Amino acid sequence: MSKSNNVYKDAYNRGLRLLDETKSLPSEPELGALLGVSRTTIRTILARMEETGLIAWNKRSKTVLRAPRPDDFFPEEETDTLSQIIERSFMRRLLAGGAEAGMQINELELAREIGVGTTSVREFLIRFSRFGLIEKRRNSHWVLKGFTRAFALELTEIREMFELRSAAAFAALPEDSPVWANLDLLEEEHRLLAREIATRFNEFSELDERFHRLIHRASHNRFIVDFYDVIAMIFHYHYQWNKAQERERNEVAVAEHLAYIAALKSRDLGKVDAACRKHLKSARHTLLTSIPDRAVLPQQ
Amino acid sequence: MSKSNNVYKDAYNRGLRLLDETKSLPSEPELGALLGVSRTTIRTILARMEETGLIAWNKRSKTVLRAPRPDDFFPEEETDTLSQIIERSFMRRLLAGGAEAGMQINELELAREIGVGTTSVREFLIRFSRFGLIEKRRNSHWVLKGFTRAFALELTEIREMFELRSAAAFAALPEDSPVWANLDLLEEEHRLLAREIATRFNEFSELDERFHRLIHRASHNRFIVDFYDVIAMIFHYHYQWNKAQERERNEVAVAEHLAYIAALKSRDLGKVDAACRKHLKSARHTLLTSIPDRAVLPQQ
DNA sequence: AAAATGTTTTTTCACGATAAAAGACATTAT
DNA sequence: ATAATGTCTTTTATCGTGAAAAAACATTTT
Repeated sequence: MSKSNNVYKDAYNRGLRLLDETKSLPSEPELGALLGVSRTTIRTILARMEETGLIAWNKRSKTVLRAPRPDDFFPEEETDTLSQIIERSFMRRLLAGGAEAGMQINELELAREIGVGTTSVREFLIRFSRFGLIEKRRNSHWVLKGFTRAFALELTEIREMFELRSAAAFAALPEDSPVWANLDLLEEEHRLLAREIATRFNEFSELDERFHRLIHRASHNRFIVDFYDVIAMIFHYHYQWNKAQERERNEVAVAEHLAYIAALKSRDLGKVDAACRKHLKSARHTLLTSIPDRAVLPQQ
Repeated sequence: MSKSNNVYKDAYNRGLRLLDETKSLPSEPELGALLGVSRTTIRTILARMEETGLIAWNKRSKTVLRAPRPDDFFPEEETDTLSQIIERSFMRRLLAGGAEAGMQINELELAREIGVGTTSVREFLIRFSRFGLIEKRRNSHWVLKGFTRAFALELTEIREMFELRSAAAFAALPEDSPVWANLDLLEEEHRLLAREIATRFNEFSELDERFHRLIHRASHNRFIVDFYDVIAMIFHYHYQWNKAQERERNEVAVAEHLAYIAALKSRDLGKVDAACRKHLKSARHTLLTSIPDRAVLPQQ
């Protein structure tokens, strides 16, 4: 098995949802653009849709014959990227405890355990190394630095530096910049969420990421924008394992975001700075409280 | 050819230099620690030294029989890591012009051109991507973002943010911290270099890196420390292709460093900030003047 | 018994090979 | 003649494999 066809399966599943909406599908290039895959993959998808009697396909005509049934979809787990699979396994191990700082990481063992080739694990570890949680010893193993309090503090230090700067840049953006419309939309989504927070509180993390990414983009600095990947990754897993007072925390965060948005709209740099600081402070606090306060090994 | 033995060859060459100094070599573990390789490699080295009549080897006794001749050494180019080879080739292409922003990077083509496997090229590109010069399109090619003025400005923006913070942290370090001794040593080296700048100006870049790394380490933040890798990489190649007024530039930089060091020693945060800003400003200027002022593609 | 040497096992690094996916080129339909 | 479809080529993603290097274990020496 040299390469899984998850790209095809995922695009196929997304393609099935299109069938509900129309009586016939658009051209192959158009479908490709819609689903974000090449024509080659589109044709494989169409071939299967024809085979399973979902559509009648003859050259340009792609007539929908029936609505997709649940069993037409490929199982969710078959649509994941290998690197997603590896990341999840790796993070599970990391957060499952027993992952002490200083521990060695064994590529071969990881690969065997996850059931993938070593190359994929190696590539994952190289990509993952920029998050600052692991480090390579040349010609030898990787070392786990540990998800420690020190890590969280270093991470938030940079985050605060970057976001304060980005927020200031954002507020200074000209009236006619399209970001203001984006901000208005996000504000509306925040208001909606605030109203239904009791039931939809778990939708916050996705909104949170979109909001902060919009702000960081105002910095027009690739290093700042890219650094948000580190934050997003950490918070993604953080949200998964720290469910304590999730509703309350998110409710507070939504309110802080709204204040932050209002400050941005006021273009008053003092207000922006204050609102940003306030929100980042509580974000840091939330993160820190979720970290087991184990002994922190001194970094060498 | 599945793996070159460059680790062995490099360690062997370094091992030869030890022969000049003593009449007999230390134990295998000791040699391993000295050369930074495993015992396995040490034994391979000793075996060859015995074979070529450099030493007589019998268990613990490793008597030096003769001094190494130039032809005992492995050729320099055989001691390079694969990733070093790839990096050099890649940077040569990048700087040789014709590397316009937006250009596609082809793994297979690169691998063929350099004469290595695709895996190594892929891994290099993944590692290299954190420098912000290339970007991956999922399931497709890499895109060159270009060594543009925008890149240099984004890089220096972060550098300045990080270094100002690190310098302040440095100045606030307690009297008994070992970094002050390190700083004294570096100061001495700067003075020596300043005195002989006419002939030794090309030794500055190495000193420059050590000095700035010492300062960045005071931040105690892995993201700041790691970011210096980006700066070091860029300046490394920058020094290689921009030889205009090298002597003058380095002379100025040494003077600025000495002022910067004096400011740090004064522990006066205002002075530190001023000296740091002054130096960073001229470093940025030097970098910017060396970049061809081509049209800068807007980053999407 | 501590530290070295000798031997064996495991892991990392790098390659070539192969299926999936993208991309390029040729042909046909509007 | 433009845009789609049909076909062929190239590139990417991933694996298994094997040599280099590290690491672990066993034995000997001081």
